[in-house]
Amino acid sequence: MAKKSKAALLKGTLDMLVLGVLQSGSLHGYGILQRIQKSSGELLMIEEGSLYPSLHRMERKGWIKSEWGTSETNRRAKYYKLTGLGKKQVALEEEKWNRLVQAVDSVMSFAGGN
Amino acid sequence: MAKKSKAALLKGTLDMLVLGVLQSGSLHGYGILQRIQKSSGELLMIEEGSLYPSLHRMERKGWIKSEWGTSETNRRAKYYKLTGLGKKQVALEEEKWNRLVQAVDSVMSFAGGN
DNA sequence: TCCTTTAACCTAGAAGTTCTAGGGAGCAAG
DNA sequence: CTTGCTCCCTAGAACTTCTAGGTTAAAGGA
Repeated sequence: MAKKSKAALLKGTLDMLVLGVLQSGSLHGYGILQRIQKSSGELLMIEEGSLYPSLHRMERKGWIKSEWGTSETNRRAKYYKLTGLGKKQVALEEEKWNRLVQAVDSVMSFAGGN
Repeated sequence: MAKKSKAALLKGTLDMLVLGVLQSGSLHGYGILQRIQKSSGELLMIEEGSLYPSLHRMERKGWIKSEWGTSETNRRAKYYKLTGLGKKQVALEEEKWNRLVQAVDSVMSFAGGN
């Protein structure tokens, strides 16, 4: 299971990523995982042990809602989708993320203007 | 000290920021703190309790080196500067950061192409 | 039939970073 | 002489992610 891996993810980003994926529709945990890995070009190798706790946290917060169903491969799967609160949250997190990236870039490219 | 604040920083970014600041030359801890805060437009409000442990960690790792001196305001201050290893490390971290930002953006702007 | 792989779910505890919340010393100004 | 600011520090809480397990069931091959 996952030869090396080693970190890759910044703590605090996972929730946003999951919410982001759910923006395109309902999906089960395992699917979310693969979606993140694939659409990041295998760069973000989320572990199941990170994802499921994240899903449970966000469900407790009311950002997502789950429902048991059947997957494309005929297996029992829990489908998650955004709630109204969750939709607002994605927007918030994206905004925060963009501001943060900009701020980090400002610091890193600082030449000496105090 | 520091009324609200609340998070702001992604875990894993601080070291890079500090190294980034030190790229423009030797500086003491308190100065690094202010530099980060100011050049980020007060968005990254690092706490001293985060900064000093970070400095000590990086010194242990050999990325930076310290030396006691006197500040512009005539106070005792510990000046940090990048080591050779540290310079390589900044480059690495920036690369990792850029890749990460791109990967996150990919996931977030994913439209539906599996 | 049995066995292995894969899909899908889960949790407990370790590890690591940041924040909270203290503490201290000295200089400068009101 | 008291307040504020500069400058340093640490212990423990909080939080997130990873490690490292475990479970059930479908599908496919031997």
